[in-house]
Amino acid sequence: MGRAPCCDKANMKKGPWSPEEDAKLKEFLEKQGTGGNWIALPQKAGLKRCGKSCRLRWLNYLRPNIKHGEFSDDEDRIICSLYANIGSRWSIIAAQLPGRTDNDIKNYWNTKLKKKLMGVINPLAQRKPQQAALFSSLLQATSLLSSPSTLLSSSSSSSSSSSFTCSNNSYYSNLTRSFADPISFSSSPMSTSSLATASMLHPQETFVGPMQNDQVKDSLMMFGGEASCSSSDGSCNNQMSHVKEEYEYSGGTNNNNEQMGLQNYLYNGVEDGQKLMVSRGAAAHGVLNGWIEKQNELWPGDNPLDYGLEEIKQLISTSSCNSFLFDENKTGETVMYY
DNA sequence: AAACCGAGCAACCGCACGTTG
DNA sequence: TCAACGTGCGGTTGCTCGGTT
Repeated sequence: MGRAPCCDKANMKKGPWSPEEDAKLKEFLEKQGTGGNWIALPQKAGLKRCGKSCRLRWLNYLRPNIKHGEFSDDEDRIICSLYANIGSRWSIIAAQLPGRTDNDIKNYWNTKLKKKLMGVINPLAQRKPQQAALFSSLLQATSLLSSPSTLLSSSSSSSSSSSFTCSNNSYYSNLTRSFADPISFSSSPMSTSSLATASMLHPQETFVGPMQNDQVKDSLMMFGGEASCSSSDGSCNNQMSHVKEEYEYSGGTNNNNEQMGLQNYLYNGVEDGQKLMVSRGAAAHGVLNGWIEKQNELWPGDNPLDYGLEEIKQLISTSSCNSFLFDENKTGETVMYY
């Protein structure tokens, strides 16, 4: 019954790998492969290591084509957008970045990228109240770290020149945790106030999104130039700023600053004249989607005429997490966000 | 020059889930 | 059918190194 014990941990070496160990492992794997059994591998290879340790060493360091060193801006954006969509599913994120390991990306996020995003928060304080409201509503509409997602896959190893396709793939079966999160949207038409999580495309690239899975539709925002609209209702408009949406939010308690930085970071990646597709809503609630276009350096929500103060207040008042943005004792020019 | 501190990163730990016998 | 096992994953730890005091 069952299998042989994994490994005798008492006799296992731990800690950093020596060059000799690396060479042994690499040589063995290149000649023999894993043989489908990592646990038995160290003994065969003459290593006093746990199989799990060997596997980790191989995957994170010795494997061919591993890319070490600085992450590019494109990689940053891909990581951000995927993190926005699926949270800390590092293995999935790593799958979109050839040569990068999940451990690498996880470390990079925790030590650098997160701080980099936090650094983008400050410029937000320069924005107008209306835009603060927009961002506030972004936050409430966004459960960045827990939302279900649209996954992107790169068709080439070069993230800067690749096209992306929305993939309705097997990853999704692993995302059940996301769906368990308590977010509900009660109404339908899309507005800039319901921007959800974000996925970014290279400006010149076309988004191809079959979105066969209703769940995949849930929570998508992307950037594109002459992008084709792949939303379920085919609507491609930039008039959402005139459509008011009411929704409920009962999302989790994510790190607001982190979300803010991420949203701001993604927003800043869009150039004038480019469009941003926004989509939110599971099939059961109706899909919310459409396009907004950045014109004259402004998003639709930037126009003071687009949002009255009461509307902004209402938007914000529905949020459970926006006190850091809006001081409702103040009005007009004195609205504070920090 | 030494002590201290923080950032970065490699590696470990423990859990969940699929597979095997 | 089910317990034992293997694998993969995300979170965490702890070591190393460079910068600062």
